[in-house]
This record gives sequence, structure tokens and C-alpha cells, in this order.
Amino acid sequence: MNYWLLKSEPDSWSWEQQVKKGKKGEAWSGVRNHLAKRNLMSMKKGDLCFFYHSNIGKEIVGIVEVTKAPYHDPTAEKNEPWVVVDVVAVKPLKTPVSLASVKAEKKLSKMSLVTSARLSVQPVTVGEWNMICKMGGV
DNA sequence: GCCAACGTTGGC
DNA sequence: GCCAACGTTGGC
Repeated sequence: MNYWLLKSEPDSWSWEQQVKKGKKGEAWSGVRNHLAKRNLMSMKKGDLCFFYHSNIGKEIVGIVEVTKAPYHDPTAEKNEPWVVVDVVAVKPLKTPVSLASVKAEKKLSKMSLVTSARLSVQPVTVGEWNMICKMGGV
């Protein structure tokens, strides 16, 4: 079981939209960065991810579960290497955890969210996961 | 294969 | 709207 963090601009794909999809879930498409792709490739069915709103909100708003192992991104050309996983909304955080509060928490200073701000698919350690769940009231 | 120029992301 | 960080492109 691994933990991850997925970033999305709510203008293009928001937590609310993800929730509306229900158990059907949605393919996490559009990743066009090799490091992010490598992280996607490491995901397994049953892994959990934080859902982070970038740009607008700048906070972790919910938790999604990976329901399908990585497969070719349907929005990419056939000969391109990009992949997606399917994710379904599990539950929202009672209290969204903002970027500011992540930065303010010393134990989270090593998080990719802080150290590699632009990476859209990031690994999260168990310690970080538990800490943020606590901060988010779940 | 290096590196300058350029484009994009995302926080402020 | 600005700009820093970072990835990609293209000339050499």
C-alpha cells in the first residue's frame, strides 16, 4: 500500500467533479511529465492519494483511491508513453489542509509539495499521510 | 552533448 | 500580473 498526492487546478478538474463521478471514478489524464509518469506507473489498485487543489485554494481537500492499475492515457497519441490510473473519491477532509499549514508544520518540510512544487504526481510517506489526516480531521 | 532561449506551472 | 523553478527545444 502506497500513498500519493495528485494535483489539479480546480478550473480544469475539481474535487467536486471527482465526487460527482462516484464509484465510476475518473481517469487521471493529462500528465505530461516523466517523473510524474514514473510515479503513476508505481501506483497499484488500492493505493490512496490526496487530492490537492493548485492555484485556486492551494489546499488538500480530499482522498481518492486508485481503482485501476496504470494504462495508456487515452488523451495522448497512440505512440506516446503517457499513462493514467482511475481514481474514485473516498472522502473529503473535514478541514482542508492548506499549503501554508503544510509549510508551517516542521514534520512536513520534506514533503514533495514543499520541495518540488511543480510536480503534479508525488509520493507521500506514511508519516506525512498520517500527519495530514490528523490535521484534516480524518 | 552543451547550453541559451523559450514555454509552462504555480505560488505570491 | 509577476517571476522563480523547471522542462523542452534547437542551434552549434
